[in-house]
Amino acid sequence: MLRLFQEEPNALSVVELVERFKDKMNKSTVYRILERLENEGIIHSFRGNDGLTWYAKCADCSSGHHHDRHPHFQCRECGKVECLPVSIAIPSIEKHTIESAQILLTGQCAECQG
Amino acid sequence: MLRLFQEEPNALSVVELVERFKDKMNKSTVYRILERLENEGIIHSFRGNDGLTWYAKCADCSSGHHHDRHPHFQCRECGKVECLPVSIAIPSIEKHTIESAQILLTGQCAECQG
DNA sequence: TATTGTTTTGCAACATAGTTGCATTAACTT
DNA sequence: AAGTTAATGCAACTATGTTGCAAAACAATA
Repeated sequence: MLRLFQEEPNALSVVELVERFKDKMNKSTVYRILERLENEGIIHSFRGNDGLTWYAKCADCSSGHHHDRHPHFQCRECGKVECLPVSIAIPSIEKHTIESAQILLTGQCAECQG
Repeated sequence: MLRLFQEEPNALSVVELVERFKDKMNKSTVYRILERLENEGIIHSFRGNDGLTWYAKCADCSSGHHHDRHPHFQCRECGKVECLPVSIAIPSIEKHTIESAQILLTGQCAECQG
């Protein structure tokens, strides 16, 4: 599982992960491993527009302290989800303490651009 | 339902809406009305960190053409979700066409700040 | 090696969000 | 009033995600 994440450039949905490991391990086990890897700061999770949970390896997260200020991009056509290596400025909001930001962009990816 | 959204400053989750209307109408009906109101551009929807669908009235959306560039804020403590009336600049990404952006901030709201 | 204790896994059952098909009711039209 | 269309209720269903518990795997110690 670790190796998979290291080799995979894109984010993977839980559905896909459960599917890929379905004859190696149980659904619950997949969920539990993902939970553990996330707690250890090796991967991070976020929700897609479809409501599914997606996981990707952490480039910029250290253990326990995720700062996912980078946006995720989901292609409307092929459904692929990427972590974009850009940072987006979040303005501070009056009387609000902002602890994390999740940015999900939707559109067309390079390949589906034709 | 319309009146509720006009009076309610915050976003409402589907769970809350189904609950509030449960002796006025059926679950399916709530979903269907929400879908219709969204298509008509009266409300817009987005996903919370909890994976639930949230709805809020549209201040800046015209029929059929939503431009939800404003962020939503979900309080870690009380769970309340607000639409924040600020716009966040999304940089253009090479070889990607960005059609919509969903920004979900998490933190502490004014009231839970103490 | 045998014994004990801890962690991980499989399995089944469960909870909940959301969808769908279909029959019934309500609303609208002429 | 009759006929058409749209909205609703209901039940069944799908799918994601969670949980309790027993079996298995692993580690450590005597």
